Amino acid sequence: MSSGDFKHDIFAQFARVGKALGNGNRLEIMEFLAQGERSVDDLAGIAGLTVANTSQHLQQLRQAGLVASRKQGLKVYYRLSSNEVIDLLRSLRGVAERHLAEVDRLVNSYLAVKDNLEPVPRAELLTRAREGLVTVIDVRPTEEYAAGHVPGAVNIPLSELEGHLDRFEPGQQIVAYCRGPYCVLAFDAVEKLRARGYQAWRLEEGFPEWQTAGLPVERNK
Amino acid sequence: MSSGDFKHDIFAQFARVGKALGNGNRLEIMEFLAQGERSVDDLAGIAGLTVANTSQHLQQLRQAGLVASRKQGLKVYYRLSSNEVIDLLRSLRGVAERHLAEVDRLVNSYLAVKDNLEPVPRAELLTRAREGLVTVIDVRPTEEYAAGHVPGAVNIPLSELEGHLDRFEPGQQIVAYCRGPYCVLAFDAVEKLRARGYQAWRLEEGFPEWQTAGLPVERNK
DNA sequence: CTACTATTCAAGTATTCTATTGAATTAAAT
DNA sequence: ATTTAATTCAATAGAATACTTGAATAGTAG
Repeated sequence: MSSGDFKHDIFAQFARVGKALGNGNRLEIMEFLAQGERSVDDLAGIAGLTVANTSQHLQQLRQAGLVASRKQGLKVYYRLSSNEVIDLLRSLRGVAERHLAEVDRLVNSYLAVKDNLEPVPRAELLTRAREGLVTVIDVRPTEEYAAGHVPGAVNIPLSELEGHLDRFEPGQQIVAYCRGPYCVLAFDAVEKLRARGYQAWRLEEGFPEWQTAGLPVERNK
Repeated sequence: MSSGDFKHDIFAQFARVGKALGNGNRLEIMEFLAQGERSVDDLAGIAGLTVANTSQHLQQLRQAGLVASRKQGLKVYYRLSSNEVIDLLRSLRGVAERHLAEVDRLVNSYLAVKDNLEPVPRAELLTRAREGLVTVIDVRPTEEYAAGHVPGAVNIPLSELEGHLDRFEPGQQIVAYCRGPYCVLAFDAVEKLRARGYQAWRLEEGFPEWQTAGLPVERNK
């Protein structure tokens, strides 16, 4: 057997994983799976796809070794097959961010006030939170918060933010986070809070990255 | 702009990078570019593709931000656009290695057979190197060597091996290593060296395994 | 057993991708 | 100016992919 055959075959295997990464809907699905298990139905709703289509995407991801599933009752729950997959997705984002001007353009145009939205690095958040300087809010839905969150963070889903503004002192410093660097929940929260006169920032990246960085995680009992 | 549009667009951008990773020939091309700049013609020869086809693949890679190029005289030299790309490729390999049974099967059935030519176990290499019995060469690109290598190993990237054959005494014992069990650099080096009459072997596995086995590592200052 | 739900499978269509071919650029050499 | 070499562009056929639709399967509840 020649080394040419071997190389051809082995690169074809690696390309299976690459192919699975080559579709925006699949990447979005994995973004949600980075937060924990989801049923096919959940994912279809979140991603705005039909259930059959979502199921097909999930099977492609499984064949590429990116996700795994378990069946419980009527539902099939999918998850990322390991934390290595989160690293892979982060690398992909990193390269895209660094080398694709189009990504910058999109991020800048979505939030014209990007300069003011300077994200807070993870390390800095830990320090500032310990000193009691900031309030950390988790703007993801309650179920996601319950499955794991930054220690000390208060859960205020974006949809309920307006109704909970009285929890904050005027001028208070607030840091919001959600699912990841391109999760728009925290962006929107920061915008709303600033419109009300609070000092608000977005945590660099989101909870999945926080977790895989080995930082402490708190769970609801 | 709605946040749905934003998400759709941003994931579509990430998918551009994923798509570029979804072809074995492109991955093979990038593997060679990891060793340094190459012209289109070189790459076509190495990958066994036509020049026109190789050029098209390279343009896809460039549009995905994975490679960059410079023109000098008649030739266009391509390179990986940054070290982040190497990380991305490593992650991809890692996920494939860990989750795709097919990769294991290929490695075991193809490489293991050729490896009957006495691979040198790690422990044995240490002993023999201390006794001055063998010369150890690291055939990875210079940057990877600089980031960490087997103590005493000489860096001779595979691409430069032909030009450095005068460093070896006739009949000298040489052990080559590179990135891992299916990295073909060391294998090709051994083939070349044997063709020239040297006693050459491949180190069992590669540098990452050496490092994670807790064996000593040397770094450039 | 029957009805119901969640998911998967299978088939069809429009779209995109791969690799080939030959022509068109671009830069250097004569 | 003409020739040559390296690369890119353009057109093409055949393969693969994405999404839709409707049917099939497996588990649950009444």
